[in-house]
Amino acid sequence: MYSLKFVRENTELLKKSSELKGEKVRWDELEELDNKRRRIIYFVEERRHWQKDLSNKISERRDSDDEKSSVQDMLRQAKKYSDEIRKSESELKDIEKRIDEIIMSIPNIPHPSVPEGMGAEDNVVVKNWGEIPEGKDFEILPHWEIGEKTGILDFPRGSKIAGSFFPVFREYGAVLVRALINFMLDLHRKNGFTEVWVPVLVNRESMFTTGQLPKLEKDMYHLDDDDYFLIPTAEVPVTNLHRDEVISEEKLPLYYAAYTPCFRKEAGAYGKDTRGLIRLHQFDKVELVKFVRPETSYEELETLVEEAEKVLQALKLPYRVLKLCTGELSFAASKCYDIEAWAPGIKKWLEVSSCSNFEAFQARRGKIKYRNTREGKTDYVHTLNGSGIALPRTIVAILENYQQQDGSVLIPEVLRDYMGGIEKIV
RNA sequence: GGAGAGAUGGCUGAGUGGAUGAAAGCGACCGCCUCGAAAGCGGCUGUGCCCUCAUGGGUACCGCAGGUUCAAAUCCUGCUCUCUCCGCCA
Repeated sequence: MYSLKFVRENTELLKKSSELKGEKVRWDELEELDNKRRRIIYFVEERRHWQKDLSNKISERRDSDDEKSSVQDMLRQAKKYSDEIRKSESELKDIEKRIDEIIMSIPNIPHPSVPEGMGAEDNVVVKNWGEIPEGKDFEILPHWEIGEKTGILDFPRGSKIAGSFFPVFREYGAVLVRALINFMLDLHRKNGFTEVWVPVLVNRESMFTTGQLPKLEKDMYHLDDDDYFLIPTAEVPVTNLHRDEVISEEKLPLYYAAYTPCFRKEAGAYGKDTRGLIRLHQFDKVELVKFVRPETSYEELETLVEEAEKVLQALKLPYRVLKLCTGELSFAASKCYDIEAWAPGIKKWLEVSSCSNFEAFQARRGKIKYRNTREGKTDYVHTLNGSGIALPRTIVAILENYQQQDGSVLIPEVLRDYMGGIEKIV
C-alpha cells in the first residue's frame, strides 16, 4: 500500500503498472478526493491554530475580574471554531476512507526485469533441472491410482470426515508427510533459516499486512465468532512476526522457516485438473520468509529460489523454474519465480513453490522498519517469501517419478532415515 | 468465563486538565580527547500530514475508537492486548 504522497507523485508509473497487472483503479475519483482533502485540511488547521491562540489567552485571563467580559467573548468564538472543526473533520474522515479504499486497490509495481504479458504463456522458463523419465518401459500411473493400490491415500474417508479436497494419508503415506516436513525444516535450518512455529489462526491486521485483505477475503476460511482467519500460507503469520517493529540493521537479513498447514477455499475449483492431491482445502507447506535491506532484496530473491530448489535436488525430482510475467504476478509482488516439478503420471508441471519479492509493499502495510545506523533513520525493510516447499504436489511428484513397474514406489534416499529406514512403499 | 492492575518515543521510565513532542536515563549519531579504542566531556537525536520554489511555518500523534471541554497523555465510555488471582481444560 502506497502513501497518498507517493501515489500523487508517481501516478503515471502506477497507472501503467496497474494495467500491466490487469488491475482497475479509479484514478479520476482519487484525484478529485485528493484535492478536496487538501482544501479541508487547510481549513481545519487554520481554525485550529486560531482556536489554540484563543485557548492560551483564555487560560491567562480567566481569573482576572476586569477582563471577564472579553473572556466570555473569546469563549464564544473558540466554541465556534471548535464546532467548525468538528464538522469538517467528520467530512475529512469520510474522504480519507474513500481515498484509502482506492489506494488499497493499487497493486505493487513489477520490477523492470519482469516480462510483460497477461497469461501463463508469457511466463519465461529460466531453468530446467533433472531428467524427465519418459523412456520408462511401463505406463506410469497417476498418483491417485498409486495411492489407492498401496493404501497410502484415502480420499473417500477424507470426504466423509470433512468434504471433498480433504485427503487422508495412511500408513507410509502419513509417515511420508511427516518425513518431508522434518527433512525440509532440517535442510533450511542447516542453511541459516531460523525455525519458527506460528499460529494458523490470525487476525485481520495480519491478513492486511501481507495483502490477502481486503481483496481475497472470500477465498479464506473465517471464524465468525471471533473474527479469525485460517491462514492460506505461513507467509501471513511469519511476515507478521515483525509487524509494527523497528529492527536494528545489524540483525538483517532475517531468515525464517516455518511448517504450517494451509487452508484455502479455492472457490470454484471443481472440475478439470483437480483430481487427487493437486488442489486441496487443507495442505501442508514449509515456508521461507526473509526480511532484508532494500538494496539486497533482488539478490536475496535469487538465493531464496536456490534454497527451494535444494529441496527438489535432494529429492532428485525434475523441475523447471519460471519467471512470471506481469499479469501473473500477485497483487503484492514485484517479482516472482515459480518452481514446477514434473509429474509423469498425469504428465503435468506442478507448481510446488512460488518465490516472491514484495519490496516494501508488505512492510509499508505492516509498518515493518529497520534503523539505518549510518544515517540514524528508519526505513521500510523488504520482505520476501517462498515455499520451501508445498507438500501434496511434492508427494505427487515422488509417487509418480519413483514409481516402479511392479506398482511399488521407491523412497528418495534423503527421506529414508526419516522413515524408519524403509526403501520402498509396496 | 470472573475480578483487579496496566499500555507513553529505538529501549527503560516520569508525567492526573492549560505554553508537554512530552522529564530523566540508556542507546544511536556528530565532535573533542587518543597512535587507535574504551572511559570522560560537549552537542544532537520521533513520525505523518498541510502550506511554501526554498529557508521556514502550521497541525496531528502518549494501545485503538468515540465522548466531555475554549483546551485532553491527563477526565468519561467502549474495544484490543499484557500481567496477577480465581474458574475451566489437554
